[in-house]
Amino acid sequence: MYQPSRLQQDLADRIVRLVNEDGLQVGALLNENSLAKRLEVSRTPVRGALQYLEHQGILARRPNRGMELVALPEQTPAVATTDTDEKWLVQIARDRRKDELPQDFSEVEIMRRYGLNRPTVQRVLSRLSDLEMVERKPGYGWRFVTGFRDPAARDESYRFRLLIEPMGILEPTFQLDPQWLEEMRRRHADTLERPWQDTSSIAFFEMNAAFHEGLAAASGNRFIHSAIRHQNQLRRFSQYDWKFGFERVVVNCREHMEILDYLAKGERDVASVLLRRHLERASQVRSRDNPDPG
Amino acid sequence: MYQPSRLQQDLADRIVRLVNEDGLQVGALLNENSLAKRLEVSRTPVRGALQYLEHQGILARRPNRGMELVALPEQTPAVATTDTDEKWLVQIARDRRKDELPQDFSEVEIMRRYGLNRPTVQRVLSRLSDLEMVERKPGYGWRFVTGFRDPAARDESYRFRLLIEPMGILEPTFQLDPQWLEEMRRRHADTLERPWQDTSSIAFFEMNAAFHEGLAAASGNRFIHSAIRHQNQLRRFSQYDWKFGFERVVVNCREHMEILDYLAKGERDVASVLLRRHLERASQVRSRDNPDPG
DNA sequence: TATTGTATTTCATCATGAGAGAATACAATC
DNA sequence: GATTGTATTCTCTCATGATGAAATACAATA
Repeated sequence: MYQPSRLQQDLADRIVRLVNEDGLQVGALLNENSLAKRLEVSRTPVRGALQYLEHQGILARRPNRGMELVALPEQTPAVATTDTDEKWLVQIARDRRKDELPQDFSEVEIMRRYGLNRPTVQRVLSRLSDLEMVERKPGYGWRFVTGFRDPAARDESYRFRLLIEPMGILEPTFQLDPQWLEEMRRRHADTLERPWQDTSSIAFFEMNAAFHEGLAAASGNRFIHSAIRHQNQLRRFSQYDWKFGFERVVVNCREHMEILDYLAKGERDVASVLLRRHLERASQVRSRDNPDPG
Repeated sequence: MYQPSRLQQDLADRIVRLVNEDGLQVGALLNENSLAKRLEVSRTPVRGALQYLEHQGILARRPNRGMELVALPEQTPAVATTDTDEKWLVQIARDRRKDELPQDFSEVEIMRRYGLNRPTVQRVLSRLSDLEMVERKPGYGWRFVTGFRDPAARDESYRFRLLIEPMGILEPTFQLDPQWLEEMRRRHADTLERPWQDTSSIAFFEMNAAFHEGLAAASGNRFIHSAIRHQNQLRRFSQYDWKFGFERVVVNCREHMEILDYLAKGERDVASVLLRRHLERASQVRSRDNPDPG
């Protein structure tokens, strides 16, 4: 079967989004050149993406005239991370937590164990070492940083976020995108309404992460934003497996929504205080089943 | 001539340090096994390092008994960074600032321009992208992040540090190593006494960086420490070339030493306020010749 | 028995080349 | 003249093998 490259799939998704945003109707012709320019790539992968959409019956080729929109595509749901390495980061962190990986290890061990090629392993290890989860041994080999999974790290993480997140809201450059705010409210409301399943924990985590990262981004300070992204990435490793009780989910969403309400009213000082309280409270929840929401 | 590997050189340095710390005297025998264990490597590179020290006339081989210390080695001065990639990071950042590199570029361009092999370029670009200085374009190629060198980034950096550094001193886990404190005082005093040359700016920067990083490390919070290391690394790129007037150096050192004095007395609250003031003041110094001390 | 000496195995890096696919240039068509 | 169609060039990723060096095992020696 026909298989588009990763880039082409990404572009196809983005083209669908553009079609929706531009409000194009059936019968419209898509222009390769302008798409290529908007997407910041050359025409070649755009052609591939269009061909892919043609396979899906969304577009039809009009020889020498371009691609015609023959069906309105539905928005693909929140884009699953297109980053295949990410999966291995999570996997390796999990296996280490379960003590299935030794503290010291070599690249080839990882290659063999997970069936990866060397470049992939090197990329993954390099990212893990940026996160200070692993480090090179002086000679050959790598080792997991001692204490990357101890409880102290958790406390330090919360204390770090307590310094940054509430203050980020008070930055003079703070500016919140109203669209983002509405989207966030909707996602939180959805979470509260939908029947809760234990398997939702990844989605719940990602919503949480998006909430905190969005606020950090709105601060207008790239370093605040970057620090919170970093924290989210670390938390992602330890939390994907966790199960949250629904009660905790409810409390969490309510607190988030309250903060969003005050931000909508422009009362940033209140929002900042509530965010601080929210983090403090989350840092204290530690029962085995609800180890770390927030 | 005989050329030890990088690891062997490192180990030789560390062995010299151990000899000094242990207070070994001429005639002592060095044990390969225990050295290997202390240095966390196998015996092989330790042998290489010992051989290297033998070449320097510090050790002498006693067949089947080991290496005997025949001369007390002098401590090597503050170890120059053993990281060869680092040099290229700085170089590339500088060339971009001078507009000698285009915003968009490919790996091969870098390989050709600097005469590097591909793995090196990939490592360097990967590190630059962790620092959010460059990013991959969607198709082939890389580009410098717009605004990585604009003045806004500088302001954001100071505001970020203002959130973190003064609070770090107040963390309940804060604990300062008295040895570090003395060492810092000495370095600052030295800087004030020595005749000032424009070429000292790298040494001055590194002393500054060590000061701020040391305080962050003392906070006992790994994320605070890591964030400040990150900031130092970014600042390193833009500041290695800068010339500081001596007046600014004097003010800077005095402010640092005052902070150290209060920390020595255990008055962390005062130190924290002074540090905040110090950062605020530094963020306002912007004349062309003193663009960014602090 | 502990330590050094020696040999073997394993590891990671780099060089090289092939292949997939993106960028680019030019021809064809409306 | 603008846009699509087609061919060519360039870039990056991956697989493979060679090399240098670290890890490991075992022998020799005090």
